[in-house]
Amino acid sequence: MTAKQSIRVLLAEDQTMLRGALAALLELEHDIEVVAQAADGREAQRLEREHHPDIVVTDIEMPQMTGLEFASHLKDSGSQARVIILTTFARPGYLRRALDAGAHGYLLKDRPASELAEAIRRVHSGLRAVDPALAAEAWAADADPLSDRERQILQRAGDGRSSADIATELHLSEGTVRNYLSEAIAKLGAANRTDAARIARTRGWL
Amino acid sequence: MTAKQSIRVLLAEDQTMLRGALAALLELEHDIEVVAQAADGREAQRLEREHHPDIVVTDIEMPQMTGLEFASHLKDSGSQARVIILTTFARPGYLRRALDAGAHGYLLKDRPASELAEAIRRVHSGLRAVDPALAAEAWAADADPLSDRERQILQRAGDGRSSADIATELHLSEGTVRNYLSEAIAKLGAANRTDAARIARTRGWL
DNA sequence: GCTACCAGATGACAAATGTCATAACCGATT
DNA sequence: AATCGGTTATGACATTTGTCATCTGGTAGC
Repeated sequence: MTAKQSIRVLLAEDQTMLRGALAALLELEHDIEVVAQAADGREAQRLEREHHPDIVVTDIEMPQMTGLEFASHLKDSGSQARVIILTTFARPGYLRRALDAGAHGYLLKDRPASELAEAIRRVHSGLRAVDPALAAEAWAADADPLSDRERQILQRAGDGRSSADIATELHLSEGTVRNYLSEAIAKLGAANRTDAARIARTRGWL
Repeated sequence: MTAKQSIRVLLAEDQTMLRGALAALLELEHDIEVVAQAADGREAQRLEREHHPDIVVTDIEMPQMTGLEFASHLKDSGSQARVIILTTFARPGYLRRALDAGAHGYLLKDRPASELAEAIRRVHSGLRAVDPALAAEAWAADADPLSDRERQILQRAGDGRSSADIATELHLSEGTVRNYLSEAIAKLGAANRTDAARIARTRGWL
């Protein structure tokens, strides 16, 4: 029997009520301790450096920085923390990017709350915790054809920003922005930038 | 046994993890008892008739039947249950419709979990529980400025369809479609059609 | 009747968007 | 050394989008 050491968890989720409820629930587990809670990606990054948790549980769609970017930065920084992605979206593209970003778990918010504690224990013991149905679907799905730049620009275009506007923000020429959008439209078989953004979103590439 | 009678609650929310976590959290309150849980509107309706709860806590966007429709039917059926709407969306249009449907509470998922128990007690004691910031916004909020045609066309434009495409579908000339879009863009203070669609969506006008 | 106000259309124009060819630079792979 | 993919840039061009003034036919109100 090992000494009773709690698993130290950082919880990053922008919806306050869900975050609070999950934290309270995890605290009921005697072998799990929620050491910090973050409402956005940047705060999560700061708190990880401060608390050095064993496990990070993070949503994908958050303000400031997505959970996927956060996971990616964590990997690059050589952090010990293992990441579990917790999201609404059963999009194969998200799962693939999550695994590329070094995530050890991928759990859907559609699953029972009890599975979260279970996944935390699995990942802490060195195993993976990926939704089996989703893993199968991800195998059949085609890969994300977009480069980082294309994705970054398509995101902004999908929000209704003009080419000139995006160019200024990213310190690019307007022509370059148009080139990237033209490429993305062609790759996705879309009719225009708005259509391309819509397609990319439904596939989990944005 | 204490003299106090528990408040009997029905919880309707389609996201399993949030539903489970909230139920667990409410069970910790000694004066609240979750007597049933529903994953969609129709199930909620069935369980309400079966358990006769004091309070119904319901999401808006659910399969089968929305929380607003559910609340409306409850009112018509002469049920004793009082309704608290629990939703992600701070859309004035939703709040207004919720109050029209006879809801006694309107709470955002962005608020701390502790407020839910508090709201349940308030509503059970005959008071209302409406997010104050949202109530103010709803009062100040201007009405939907879009005509039916404008909304119809803006919907399609927001999905990435071209003016010519939309014109064909609606049996209009392309110029007319562009005129309507121009009007909508001006009314919403948007930069272009995509921006206009985004704005209209966030306001609940689309 | 007259009037006002729709929805829809037209034409003209400016601005934004999409396409394509071409070219330079860089780092990684072969 | 040669090649490839990703990034950035420019210029030219066609198409689409956004704006505005103006026109028509219908319908509802006085």
